[in-house]
Amino acid sequence: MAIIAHLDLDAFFASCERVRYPDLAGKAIVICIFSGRGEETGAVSTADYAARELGIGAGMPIRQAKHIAESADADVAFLPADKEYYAMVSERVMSIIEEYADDIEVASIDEAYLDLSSSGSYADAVQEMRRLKQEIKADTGVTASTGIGPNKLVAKMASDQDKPDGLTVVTPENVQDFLANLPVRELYGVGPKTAQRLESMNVTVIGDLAETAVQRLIEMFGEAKGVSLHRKANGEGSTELEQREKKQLSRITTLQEDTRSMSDIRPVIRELARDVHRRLRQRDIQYSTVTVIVISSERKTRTRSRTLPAATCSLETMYSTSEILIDEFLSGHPEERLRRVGVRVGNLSNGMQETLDAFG
DNA sequence: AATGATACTCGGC
DNA sequence: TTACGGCCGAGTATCATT
Repeated sequence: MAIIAHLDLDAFFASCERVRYPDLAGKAIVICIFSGRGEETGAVSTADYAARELGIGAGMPIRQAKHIAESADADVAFLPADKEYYAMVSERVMSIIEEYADDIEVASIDEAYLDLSSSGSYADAVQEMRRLKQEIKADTGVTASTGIGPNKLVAKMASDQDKPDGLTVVTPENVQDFLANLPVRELYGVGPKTAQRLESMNVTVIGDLAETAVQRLIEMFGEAKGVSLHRKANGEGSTELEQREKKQLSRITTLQEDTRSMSDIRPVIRELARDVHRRLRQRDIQYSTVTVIVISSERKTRTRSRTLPAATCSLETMYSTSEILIDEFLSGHPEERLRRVGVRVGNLSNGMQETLDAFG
C-alpha cells in the first residue's frame, strides 16, 4: 500500500526573508507586490504568522495592511517580493526532499509530495518526515508543515491541520474519522460557491458529503464534478506522483495609469513578451498559444487567446499576436480603459523543433 | 452523440 | 471610508470533427 507525504513550507516567502535578514527578529513580516503606481499601492503576497494574528492576509491591499499594523501599534516589516531568491531557496529545499523519497512531485514553489511507500510502515514514514523537517530547518532555516496519508488528497489535507511546523498522520483506518468532522470548505476543490450549494443541501461537513448519494451530487454539479466530490469525500485520491512540466508561462503588470491607447500599451506588452520569451529560451521551450490578459479600470479580468498553426519560439510572433489580441479586445470594448495587462503562452512543448523543410 | 481542442474564467497561494 | 498583484492550474463552456 502506498504511503504518501505532503510538505508545505510555512509562510514561505516571509520565512526566506527572515533567513536573509536576521535583524527582522521580533518583527512581523509582510511580503508585498507593489504596483508601482504610488508609494504604497499594491497587494499582500504573504503574511507571516505574527502578521496573520493581526488580521493581515494574502490578497489584502497594502494600504489596508499598513493601517492594521498602525492601529495595532505593531512592529511590522513590509518587504517587496523577491521571487528569484525564493526560487533559489525552494530548489535547495526540493533537492533535500529528493534524498528522502523514491519519488517526489514538486507541486509548486513551496509544496511537494513524497512517495514513502518503501518506508514500510506509517511509523517509519513519520520518522523519515521528522528527520526531513529537521534537515530542511538546519540547512535552509525555513520550517514545513507535513501530512502523511494513503494518497495525495489525504496527505495534503493532513498537512493543513497543524501549521506552522506540524506533522499530521492519517493512517488508512483513520481516513473516515479524519474527514468526517471537517467542514466541506476544507475539502480540496470546494470553494465558496460549491460550499454554498452544498449548504443548501444541508451538507456542512465532509461526513455529510460522503453519505450523500453520488447520483444526487451528479444532479447538482454535473457528472465530472459530482463523481469527483463523492470520491474525495470518501478519502479516495491518486497515489501517482507526476513529473510536472510547466503548462503555461506568463507575465502581467499594472500600467502606469488606466489607458486604452495602443501607444501606451504596446511598449509594456513588448517588455512582458520579451521577459516571457527569455524564460522560454532558458528552458528551451516552444509555445503555440498566446493569451493576453486584461484587467479593466473596474478590476474585471478577461483574456483573449489564439492558437498558432505550429509551435514556435519566435519573439516577433509573440509581439504581433499579443498586439492583435489587445487590439481586438479594445475594438470589442470601446468604453473600457485598462488597468493591468499581461502576456501568457501555453501549449508548451520542448524545443528541438527541427524545421521540416527536408520534407518540403 | 462522442471526442478532443480551444477559449475563457475562477480561485489558491 | 477606502485602500487591490502576479502568478499558476483546474474547471467549464463552446466549437470543430467525426
